[in-house]
Order: sequence, then C-alpha cells, then structure tokens
Amino acid sequence: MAESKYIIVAEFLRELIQKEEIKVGEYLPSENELCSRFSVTRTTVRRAMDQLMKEGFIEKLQGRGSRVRERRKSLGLLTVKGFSEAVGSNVQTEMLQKPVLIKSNPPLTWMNGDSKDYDECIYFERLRKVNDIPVMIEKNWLPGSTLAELLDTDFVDGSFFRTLSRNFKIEITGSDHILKAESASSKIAALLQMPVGSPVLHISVKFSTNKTDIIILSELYCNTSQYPVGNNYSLNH
Amino acid sequence: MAESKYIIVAEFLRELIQKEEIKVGEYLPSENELCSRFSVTRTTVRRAMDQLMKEGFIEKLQGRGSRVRERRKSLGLLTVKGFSEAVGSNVQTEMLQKPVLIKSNPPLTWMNGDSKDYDECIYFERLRKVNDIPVMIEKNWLPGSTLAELLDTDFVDGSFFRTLSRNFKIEITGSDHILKAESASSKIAALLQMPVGSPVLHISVKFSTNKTDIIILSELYCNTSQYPVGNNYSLNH
DNA sequence: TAGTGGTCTAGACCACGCC
DNA sequence: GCGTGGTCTAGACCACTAG
Repeated sequence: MAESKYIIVAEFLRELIQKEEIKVGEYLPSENELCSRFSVTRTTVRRAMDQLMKEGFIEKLQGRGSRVRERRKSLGLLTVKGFSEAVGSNVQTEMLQKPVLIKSNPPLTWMNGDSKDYDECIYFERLRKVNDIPVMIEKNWLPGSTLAELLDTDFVDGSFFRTLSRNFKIEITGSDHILKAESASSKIAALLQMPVGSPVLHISVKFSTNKTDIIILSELYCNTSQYPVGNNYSLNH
Repeated sequence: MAESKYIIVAEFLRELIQKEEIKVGEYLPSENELCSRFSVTRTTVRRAMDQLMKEGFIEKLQGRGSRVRERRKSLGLLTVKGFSEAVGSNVQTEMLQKPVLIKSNPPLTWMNGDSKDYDECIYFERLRKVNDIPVMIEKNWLPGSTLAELLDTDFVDGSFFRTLSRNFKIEITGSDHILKAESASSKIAALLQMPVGSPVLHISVKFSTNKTDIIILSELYCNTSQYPVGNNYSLNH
C-alpha cells in the first residue's frame, strides 16, 4: 500500500525544513507551485500543509504565503522541547556524562506495564546554567540501542532535539510529565549550589516521537527560586 | 460578512455537545446526513469536524462514525482543565471561599504589560482532597464582572470549567503555566496538613478562552508527596 | 493587478467495521 | 453488502497582500 499523496508532499516539505534548506522565516513554495510539481490538486497540497501546521513547522499568512516558524513556540517550553531552545540568552550547558551505552534499565517511573524491558540504553546527563547559575540537572535515557550513532555525534548547535531532527528525522510528537516538589538531596543540592533540603522541582518526562519504537525519558531537577519553569499550551497552532 | 459554512456546522455540533444532547461516547450524525441537513458538501462538513477534533470534542473512527470524547483526555491534566476531571475517584472539594466580586486586582504574576487594569474580579478559593487528604489549594480570579451571574450559579457537577462550557459556551483554548517548588508557608502548610517548610509545588496558571476578553487566573499550591501533578501533551488529537 | 491563501462545490473511488 | 470515514480530482470564486 503506497502512502497517501498528501503524506508524500508533507514529507518532502518537512525534510526541507529539517535540513534547513528552508530556514525559519522563509517561505515555502506556493500551493499552486506544489500542485504542479507533484501533479496533485490544491486540496491535497493544502492537506499536507495543514499537517505541517498542526505539527508546528509552518504558519500560513493569507495573501503572502506559508512560512517556516520556530517550532518551539508552538510546542511550549518544557512541554516537548529541550532546554537550549527554552531560555533565550546566557544559557550554558555542562555535560556531566557524555552519551554512553549502559546495560541497565531506565528509571522505573514510566516503565510500568505497557513497556517491554530494555537490556540497554543510551544515557547522558547535563547541567544547565543561566548566567552561570546552575538551574537544572537533566538525566536522559534513550531506551534501546537503535541510535548508537549518537554516541559519536556532536549535538547540532548543542541541542539534543535538533540533532534528532536534523540527523535522524526524529520529531517529538508528545510528552507526559509528572511533577513533584521535593527536598534537595545532598547530591542534587551540591550540583545546583543550594542548601540541602531546599525545595526543588522534580519533573519526570516521557517524550514520544514519530518513530513509535523510540521514546526519550528524562528526569529533571530544577532550582526554581530564580528561574521558574514555564509551560504553555494552545489549540491555535 | 456572514460566517463560513463550516463554522456554522461546527457551532451547531459544538452546542449539541456542550448541552450534552450528544453525550460522551455517543455518535454524531454521519457526514452524509450533515451534508443534506445543511445543504453543503462533504468537504465542508469534514472541515467542521476537523475543527472539533482539533478542539478535542470528538474523535473519528473509520468505518464507524464520529464520537464525542472526554475533552480532558485530549487536553491533559493540569494543562487546560480543572481538577475534578483530573483525578478519577475519591476527589472531594471544599469551597474555602465561595465566588465573590472583589474590588482588587488579580495577582501580578500575569499582569505585566499586555493587560489592562481590572477594577474588579470574581474570586473563589477551593481545597481539593483525594481520599480526604488535602492535596491542592486553588485560588481563582476571573477579571472583570462580565460573568457576575456566576455568583448565583451552582457549578455543574461541581466543575467550574463545565459550568463555563454548558452555561456560558466558554471553552478553554490555551494555558500558560509557571512552576515553582517552594517551602510551605504556615498558612499553606496548615491547609495542606503538612509541616511548615515542606516542599510544595506552586503553579501559576493563565487560561485563555474562546472569548478573547475572558481569561482565568489561578494560583495552585500542591502537596505532591503522595499525589504528584500530571500533565501531558500530544500532537495526535 | 497579479499572486497568495481561504472557502466551497459535485462528484469519484478506497479502506474499514459490522451484520 | 452497506454505511461509515479517508483520499482525491478539477474546477470555481473570494479575501488579502504587495508592488
């Protein structure tokens, strides 16, 4: 069964965006041009573009055209995106543990019932700072070894998610969060340079992607005293 | 300028759902039936239903029909919905302050720059419990006095959001969150029955609605030790 | 005025669920 | 087999933006 035409058109455009052959703010080919290029009707092209709009890749401007937008703005801060896109300026990232293949399971928070066992996964750990003040510890698990290439790859612009998009065509399609306020353990407190027992925001995240077999698990510990965590949601993509 | 036909069809269906003339799990009229009822083509009807799907009201099942779904499931837990929909069972709500019209501004968190001053707003405060354990304090502001009727209205099924939907056709279309882990003040600690200084999750929320002049502001304080806060996001409505 | 996206028609055929 | 939603065609006219 061949793929639908609108999916083919959407994939074509999505790849142009992922490879940044059309950059943020630049316009896609017009609907009529895409019609003739793919020999389809405008309905089909519009369907493809509606899909990309829903995914947050583009926005349409009547009378002007369709433009690539910054995807983060349509997806929210910590909702489904990483950190380097989240805070505008003066963000530093310290890699506490470079990506390695480990032989144990990811944390159990999300590993109940629905998911099989993974005998190995890729793990890395980072410390995020704003203006040289540590604000977040980020532990990441990528179950399975499908993406072992990641071990040898430098992150595109320092961004994990951008690397997944550009190099592997993996896009985040959803996320589940569990939020807790906890007292900082001695280890967490030391890394975040705060007194032991201070309140920290603990977020467990499960990201789902367009590849059904690929998920990403994260455990975040945030010092919110100066930089609270933001999140936003909108139906009007 | 008359409204588009697909908007008229969508409004017709949305109202049926809001009034629960079609209940959760029940099927809408088929696309073809709506075509003849409104004298439009299937394209137009499908457009209307795509809109409702995006808003989270319905889901389509190929070969069967289109069904009303529980909207909360498409919008996430604390993302854009209230509490009584969020936790399945054993939830009690204690009204600490019944809705009143107060003459002061809502809290300043969201009142920066973009928004005008409100000389009055509706305020109410609730304590949410699970299995008789207090888990969340909820302070709510509804700027302006447009909805003064609310003061005399009992909440539909005890739900504030359902009341807005059923009685006022107000639907949540988005939300902004600011999350902080804080130490419980004596007042908060007393209400949540936890020691002073315990970590509490403080969430400031701004809800936007389909009526541009109506927003809702909330300040939530959660004891997450037993009942953490959940949140989820998905592109695949 | 030319080009873009927004709405809409009147068909067609396919894939799926159910009886 | 029948009814449902899913995909697609080949047009049409409108609303908006920009040169």
